[in-house]
Amino acid sequence: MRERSVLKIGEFARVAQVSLATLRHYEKSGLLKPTVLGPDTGYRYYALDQLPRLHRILALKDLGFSLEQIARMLEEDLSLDQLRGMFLLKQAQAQHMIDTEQARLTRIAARLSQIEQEGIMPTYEILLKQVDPLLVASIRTLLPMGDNPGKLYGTLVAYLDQQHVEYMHPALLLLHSRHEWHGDEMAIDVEAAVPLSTTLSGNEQITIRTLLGGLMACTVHIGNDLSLGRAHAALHRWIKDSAHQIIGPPRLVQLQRAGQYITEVQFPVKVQER
Amino acid sequence: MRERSVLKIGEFARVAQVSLATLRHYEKSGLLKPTVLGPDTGYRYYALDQLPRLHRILALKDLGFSLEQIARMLEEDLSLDQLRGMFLLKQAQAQHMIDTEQARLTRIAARLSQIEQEGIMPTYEILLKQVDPLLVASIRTLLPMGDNPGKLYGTLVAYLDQQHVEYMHPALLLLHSRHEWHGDEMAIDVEAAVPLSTTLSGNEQITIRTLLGGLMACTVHIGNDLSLGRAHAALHRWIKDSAHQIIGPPRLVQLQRAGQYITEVQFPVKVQER
DNA sequence: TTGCTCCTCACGTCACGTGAGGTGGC
DNA sequence: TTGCTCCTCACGTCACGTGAGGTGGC
Repeated sequence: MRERSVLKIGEFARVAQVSLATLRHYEKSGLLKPTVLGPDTGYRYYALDQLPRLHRILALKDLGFSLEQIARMLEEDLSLDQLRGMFLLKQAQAQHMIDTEQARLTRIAARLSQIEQEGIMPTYEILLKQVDPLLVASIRTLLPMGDNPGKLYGTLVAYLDQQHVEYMHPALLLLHSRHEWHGDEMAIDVEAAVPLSTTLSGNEQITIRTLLGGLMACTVHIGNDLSLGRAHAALHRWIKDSAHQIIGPPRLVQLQRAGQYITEVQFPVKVQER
Repeated sequence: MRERSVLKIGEFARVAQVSLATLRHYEKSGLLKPTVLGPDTGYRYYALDQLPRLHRILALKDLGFSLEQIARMLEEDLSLDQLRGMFLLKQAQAQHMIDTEQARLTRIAARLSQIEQEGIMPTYEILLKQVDPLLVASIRTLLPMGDNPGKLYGTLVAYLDQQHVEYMHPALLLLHSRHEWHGDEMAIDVEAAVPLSTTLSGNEQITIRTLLGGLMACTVHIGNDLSLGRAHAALHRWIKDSAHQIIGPPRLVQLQRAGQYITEVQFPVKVQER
């Protein structure tokens, strides 16, 4: 006959308000072993005085610890410092989760208002990404409106070929100004750049320099340069809505120029301080 | 020879800043198929104009949608209402996550201050749990200090046996007052209760009634009644620290009285409004 | 004998990460 | 020929939930 003070797994599960699967799982994880194992049946029998341990497990899980961490906290007796450390860490993690979710919430709200206004998913997806510093050869000039920057790349490539230096894809165009009047012409201050794998020296026209890396708000535009303004505008709006700051000249990354034009528009930004 | 406008998976992964595994996974999930599959090699080739779709996938994932939901949003063209619904739901979920994490943070802080003060993990684990309403037979009386409530259960059980009514474990003791002076004696207003599976009628001494269910702050105490006060005190402190309100008489649930005494102390509480 | 409870696998979850073992392209 | 890139399984993650198929106890 069974001892009075021992419960079958189902009974123990009921008083403790947990599932059978949970109790079996905790046994397998070494967190809570039944006091008695039925010798031939394999039945698990729990004593009521195991409740406090189970409750401690549940409470720690509720605070966000993994079962493995809980096992360590229950087995080894930790020093006060170690214990404090684990809780401080958890606290920081929970705070980080809150910050992350709060940021997500902001983005969802922004997207929602965009959907309400446009009645559809926005045309341009804007992503924040980290961009590495980049060694380039570049030419900076005032380009009259309507002129094509293509010849700048021609000059760059000719020079690099002549120097037997390898260059890489994709080429970039940095927009140092918006359209401006210069004399009687509308012009724009641009810098055409070609990435390099090794350094070399420039000349009076061509500069060798490293473009800064950093956080960029990016979107990809498909189509000719005339419609590029829409991607620009979408990025501007997004940056304003998400309270970021533009901290450098926009870049047009020429991902593809054969067939259809594909351009990634990048705005260097920083997250707004408050 | 490969078309110029098509990239191997590694190249595409680099410009898109995602891993190869991610791209393969998105193909298997039907989210983003390569435009070309190498006929005999099985190589995946992506076109640059797939970038916007990939970016949309990443952006939606970043907002918290599952890949399955994203697939639906990209395939079916949803009505404005459906779209709005999905985003509103996500918004609510994100808010809920924040609230949950905020509550967790509060509990972590409470535990941390407890650890600082006691220099160790607290002796009593307090859990909030939902308790069901319970049909009981009970006797309420002023019990003089030092008297044992055991005889009350004796009376109850005798009556139930005589009525051939089944009763269940565990018995409860409700504490309707703290210690009070009554005449020249210290006494306490208690109610001993035994759970029933079927109803019956009481008599002038014994009441049949349903104990309210609800949220309880609970802890398990092992040991005799003299040390029960410590569990009581721990619960009180916890309830105050976590800004809950006690909304009914504490209950002592007699989980075990053979061998060592095991008692669950329950305080009916509600979460403090603000 | 019939329910009820218990047992042990084994698989699924979610969005990939990480090898193992093998093959194509310059 | 040698790296480099790519391929396809297959398994792991975390804390269980959910059967399937089978057995013990009143």
